[in-house]
Amino acid sequence: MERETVIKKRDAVATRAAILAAAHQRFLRESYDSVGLRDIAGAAGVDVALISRYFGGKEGLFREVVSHEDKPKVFREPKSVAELPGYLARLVIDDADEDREQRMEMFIIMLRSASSPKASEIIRDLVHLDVLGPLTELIGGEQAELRANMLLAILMGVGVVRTIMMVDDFAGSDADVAECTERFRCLFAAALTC
Amino acid sequence: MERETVIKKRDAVATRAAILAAAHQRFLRESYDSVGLRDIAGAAGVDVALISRYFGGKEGLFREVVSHEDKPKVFREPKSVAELPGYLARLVIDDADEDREQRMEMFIIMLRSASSPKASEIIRDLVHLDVLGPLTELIGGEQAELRANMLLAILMGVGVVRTIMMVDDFAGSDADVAECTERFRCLFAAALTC
DNA sequence: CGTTCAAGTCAACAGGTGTTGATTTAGTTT
DNA sequence: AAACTAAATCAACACCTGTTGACTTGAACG
Repeated sequence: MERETVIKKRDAVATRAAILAAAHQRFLRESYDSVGLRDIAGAAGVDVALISRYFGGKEGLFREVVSHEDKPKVFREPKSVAELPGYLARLVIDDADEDREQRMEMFIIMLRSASSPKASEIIRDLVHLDVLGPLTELIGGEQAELRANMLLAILMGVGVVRTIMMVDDFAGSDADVAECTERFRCLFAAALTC
Repeated sequence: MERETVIKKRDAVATRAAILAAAHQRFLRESYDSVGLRDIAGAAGVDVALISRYFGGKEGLFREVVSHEDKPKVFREPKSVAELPGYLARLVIDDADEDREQRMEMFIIMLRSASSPKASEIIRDLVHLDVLGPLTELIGGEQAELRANMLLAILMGVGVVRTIMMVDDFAGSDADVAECTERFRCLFAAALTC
């Protein structure tokens, strides 16, 4: 029963996954420059050299962490503009849903490293391709791009204030979760119709 | 006439200011970890050692850049909740006003380095003290803190999307500046009343 | 059983980081 | 003009970074 976890089973894809998981965890909490490869390797229980060997370097590892995540694409779920505000509100507030939690984690990782020169290009491409693109297409109309930018801004802003500024009073003590979700739904709707 | 600019006039406060200005400029464009002291010193035209000497190290320099800026405090200008949305909208859109530009720069600097462990504490303190505090006090009421957080989130989000994600389509080509300002005024108002 | 080849480890590198002490320079004071 | 003091420089320091090549280990295959 413990053979999978304790004993090292010389499996390339397994250690690759272990490195990827450890990297995800670190990049979630610090910026691209802050986290060291030796830290990641230590958390994954492997040697540092393997990272440069498997991913071609730190940059390649980061690219694979943020892009190759085989989780479902972020903005494919909502089918119409009408249900978009509600969907985004639940995405922001409801941390019970594990799937949404993972999608939000992607945003945090991107935010954390967005100011590191080497990581910023990777992130910008990803944002335009996976977020802004589908979002603009879904909204439609002549000012779709502007609307998408505003929604992304709110999304990013909440992420910043919550996880980086360490302020988590949105679904706080007295406020009900449902009430708070409604509040954000209203805010997203305002960004779309203002 | 060129004695002040070209000839080095062995002035401690002048070089201190030069270092501070150069540091401000660098921290505005990269993160705390990315920026090197030798780069700052080179831009200021002084030796690296002077930085650690005058500011007690990189951390001290950063703290002085973000806090000791003798510019007017960010959220003292608006007098009532009613004029808050308009004020914030102008703060975000109107980049002609140099004073507002400087206030927005502070936000960008804080955003850029917010994910670097050493800088994050400094920034969190500053945000709570200089932004969230006055904002909450101005809003008033039982949910003032929540409202302030939402406003800060939008503010930060726009900053992220604009300068880090390199998306600047808010006051873009076809949209008029006045029209866009009104849009953001409406959004901030929604965040306050939702 | 012995060979083979990938998986993993070790050690070292070249470059960059922030920081410190000793030293020199320039401006002011007596 | 000589002495003094603060300002600025130089050189070197440990330390840490990502990366690379040579090496060793392990397991599967003939």
